[in-house]
Amino acid sequence: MARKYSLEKKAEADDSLLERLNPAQREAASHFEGPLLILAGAGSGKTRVMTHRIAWLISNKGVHPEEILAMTFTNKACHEMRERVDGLLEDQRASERVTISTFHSLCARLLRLHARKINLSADFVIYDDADQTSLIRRVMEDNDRGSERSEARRLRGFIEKMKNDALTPHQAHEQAFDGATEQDVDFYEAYQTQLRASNCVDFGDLILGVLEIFRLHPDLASSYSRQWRFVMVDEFQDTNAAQYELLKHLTCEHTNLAVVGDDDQAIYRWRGATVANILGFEEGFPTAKVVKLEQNYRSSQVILDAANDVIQLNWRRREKKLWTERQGGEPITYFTASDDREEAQFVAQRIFEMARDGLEYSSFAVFYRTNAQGRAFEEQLRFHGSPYQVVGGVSFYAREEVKDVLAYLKIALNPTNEVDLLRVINKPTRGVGKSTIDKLRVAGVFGQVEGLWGAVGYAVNDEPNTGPAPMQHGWLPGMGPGGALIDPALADVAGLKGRSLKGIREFHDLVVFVQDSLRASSSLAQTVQGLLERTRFFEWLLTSDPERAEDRQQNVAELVNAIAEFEKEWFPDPGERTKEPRAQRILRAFLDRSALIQSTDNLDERGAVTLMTVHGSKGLEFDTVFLVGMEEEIFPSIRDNDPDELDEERRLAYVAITRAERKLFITNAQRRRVYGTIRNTAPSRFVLDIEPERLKVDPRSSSRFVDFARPTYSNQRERWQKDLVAVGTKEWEFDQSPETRKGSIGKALDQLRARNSDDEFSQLTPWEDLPAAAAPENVHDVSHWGVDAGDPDDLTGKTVTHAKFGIGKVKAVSGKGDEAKLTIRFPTVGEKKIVRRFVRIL
DNA sequence: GGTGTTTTGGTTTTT
DNA sequence: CCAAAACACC
Repeated sequence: MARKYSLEKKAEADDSLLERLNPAQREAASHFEGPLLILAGAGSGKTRVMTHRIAWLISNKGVHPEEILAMTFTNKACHEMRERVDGLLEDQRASERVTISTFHSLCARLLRLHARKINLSADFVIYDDADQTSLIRRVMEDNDRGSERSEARRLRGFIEKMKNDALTPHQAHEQAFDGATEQDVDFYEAYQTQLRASNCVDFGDLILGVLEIFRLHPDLASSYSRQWRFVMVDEFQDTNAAQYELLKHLTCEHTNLAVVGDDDQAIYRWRGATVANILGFEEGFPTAKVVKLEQNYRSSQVILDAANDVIQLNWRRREKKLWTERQGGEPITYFTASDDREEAQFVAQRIFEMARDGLEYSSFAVFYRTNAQGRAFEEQLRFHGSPYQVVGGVSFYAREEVKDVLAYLKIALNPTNEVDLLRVINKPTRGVGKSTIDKLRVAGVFGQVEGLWGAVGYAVNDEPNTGPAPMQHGWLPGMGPGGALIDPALADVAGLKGRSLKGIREFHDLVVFVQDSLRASSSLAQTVQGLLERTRFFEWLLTSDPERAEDRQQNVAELVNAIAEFEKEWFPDPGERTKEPRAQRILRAFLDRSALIQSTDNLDERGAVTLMTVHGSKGLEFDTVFLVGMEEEIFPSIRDNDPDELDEERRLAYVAITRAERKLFITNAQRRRVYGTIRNTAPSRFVLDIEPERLKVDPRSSSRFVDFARPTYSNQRERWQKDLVAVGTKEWEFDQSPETRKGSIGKALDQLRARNSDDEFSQLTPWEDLPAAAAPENVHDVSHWGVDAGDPDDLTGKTVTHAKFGIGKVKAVSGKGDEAKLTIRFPTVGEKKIVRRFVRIL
C-alpha cells in the first residue's frame, strides 16, 4: 500500500519535527513498533511527546492517520491533543483522520454501532450518576431492599466497582468478594436487567458493554485492532481494569501500545483506577520499552524539591527524580491562620496585593481538598473585588431544570427510559401524584402492557376523543378500545379518572407532540422551543420557586442556545436529505455529547482567579498556587482508613504542589468549622514532610500551631508503619513541646522573629500591625490589617468596607478610637451603626 | 395530590 | 452549617 505521507515530507522533516525535544522525549516520540511505557513526571512534556509521536509516525513512518488511535480521559485533553497534532502536521486533513477520543466517547460510539449484539437497541440513552441512583432506588423498592440512602449509595458503589473491574453479573456470581454478599450480586443483576429493559446504559456500561461485545465476538476486536495499528493512551495511571481489558482487545493483533503516565499522579483509585496497570506494565506487555521523562519545564527547583519531599515517602512507586534548569526560586510561604475564615482572608489579601503589583488574576489558583472549603475563599475574593471562577461543582447538564427538559427529549426518543419518564411525568405539576404513579408502575410490571409507557398509553387509550395512541411500545392486540379489560393488573389504571387521568393524558400528548415535532421539524431548537411553550415551562419555574426562577430560566435559555449552536456547527445544512428525520438525528448526537461532556471543559475564563479541588487541578499549571486547608483529617482526608488510601492522598498533595510554576503558598487554620461545630486542627503531615528550609513561615501566622515538631522517619517503611499506626488509632499527634522541636518549623519561626526587621514580610505589613494574639472574639474582625492615616477620628465621608455588608460610606461618627460608633450607609442594606473596629477604612 | 416542616447525614468525581 | 429527603399536614 502506498504510503503517501512520507513522500510529501523530506528527510529534513525528521529533524525539524523532533529537534526541539530533549533526548528522552525524542527517544519516546520516535519509538516505532512494540509496547512503550513513558513514565512522565509532572510538567515533563508528556502531551508534547505524544503529539510529536503521532506526527512522526505519519510523516516519517508513512503510517496512515486512520491507523492511529489516541485515548484520553477528558474532553479537554482530547481537544488539546488534536489541536497540537494539527499544529504539527502540514496536512490538515491528515490530522482530522487520526482518532483522538476519550475512553467513554469512543466506547459510546462502538456501543451504538454494535448495540444489538448485546440486546440493546441503537437508540439507548446514557444515564448519568443521578439517573443511575434513581434507578437503583427503584430497583431497591421493587426488590424489598429498603430504601435507605446509605444503602443505595453502597449498592451504587458496588455496582460501579463491578463494572470498573470488568465483571458482568454472571462473572460476579462466580467470584467471592470481601464485604459483598450474594445478595449484592443479585442486586447488581436485577439492576442490570432493569437497565437493559429500559434500553439504557450507565457510564460503567459504556466500557463494559464494549467488552462484552468483544468477548462474544473476538473477530470484531481483531478487526478494530487491525484498523488501529497504533494505540496511545494518556494518563495511563488512571486506567481501571475494564479500560485495561479494552486496550488488550484493541491490541490483540499487534503490540503497538504506547502509554504515558505517572504513577505519582494516580489519584483516582477510589474510582476504580489501579496503579498496578502502570506499575506492572511490563508484565502485560513483556517486551515493553521504558522511557523516563524527568526534566521538568514547569516549576522552580524549590517547588520540585518540596514535591519530592512529600512523594518520596510513598511506599510503592517507580523511583524518579524530577529536575529543572530553573535553579532556586522563591521559597514556599507557609501560613497558619487562627480559623478558616482568616485563612481565606489571608489568601484573598495576598492575591489582591499581587494583582495590584501587576500579576494577572488568571495566574492565581486556590486548591482545596473538598468543594465545601471553596465558599470561604469565594466570599473573601468577592469582598476584595477580585474576579474568580469556581471550577467543578454541579455540571450544567446536571442542573435540575436542564435535566427536566432533556428528559422529555430522551423520552420522545426512547419511551422505555423509565427514569426520565418518572422524572417528568408530573413536571410541571399536572395532578399525577404518587398513588397514580404506583398504579401505572404496577400495571407496567404485571400487566399486559410494556412498561410504564405502555401503561400510560393504556390509561389514555379508552377515551374516544384522543383517538388511537401511538403504540410503538407495548400495545397488545385484544386489549380493546373503550377499556375492555382482559387483565386484572390493569384494572387500577383503567379506573383512573378526573384530575389524574387528565394529567396523564396531558403528559402523553406532550410526549407525542415532541415525537411528532422531531419528525416534522428540521430544527431541534425549534422543537425544544415548542416544548417549552406548550408546558409553559418558564412560568412554572417562576411559580414553583420564585427565588431561583431567574437563574433557572437562564439555564434553560442557555440550553436552547447550546442546542441551536450545536445544530449550526454540526448540521449546517437544513435541507439535507437523510433517512432519519433531521431533528431526531441532531437530538441523538446532542444527547450523547451532553452526557459525555463536563461543564469544566469549556470554562476557561480569562482574567479570573481559579478555585478548584485538588483533583480538578491535575494537568493544569499556574504561576502562583495557594494550597489551602492543609490539616490532618482534611488533607489527608479523615476517611482514609488504609495505607493505600494514604498513599493516594500523598500523591494528591504531590499533584497540587507540582501545579505551581513560580510561587507556592501553603496555608491552614488552627480552628475550623466542620459541619457547624468548631474543631481544633493539627497541621497536615504533608506539610511536615517538607524540609523546613524550603518553607518560609509568614509571620502573621497564628503562632500556637506553627510550633510543632517535624516527625522524622529513618526510611519509607517506617513512614508507612507510622501511617498505619496513626490510621489505626486515629491518634496522630505532633509533639508541640519546645524541647522536642528539632528541625521544626517552629524553629524557623523563632529565627524569623529574631531577624525581624529586614525580613521581606515586614515590608508587606509593618510588624506592629500584625495581629497580636487575637482574642477569639476578634477572629472575624478584618480591622487588624487596616492601617490608620491622617486624623484618626474624623471619618465622616470616608469609604469603608465591612466583611458582611461590603462597601459603604461613613455618615456620622460618635466616640473615639477603635470603639467609636460609625453610622454607615451601605448600598445593599441601607444605614447601619457599626463599631469602628469591625470596618476597614479604604 | 400538593405543600410546608422536620430529620438526616455529609470526600474527592476525568466520563 | 446547609441541602436533600422523609414526613406530616392541608
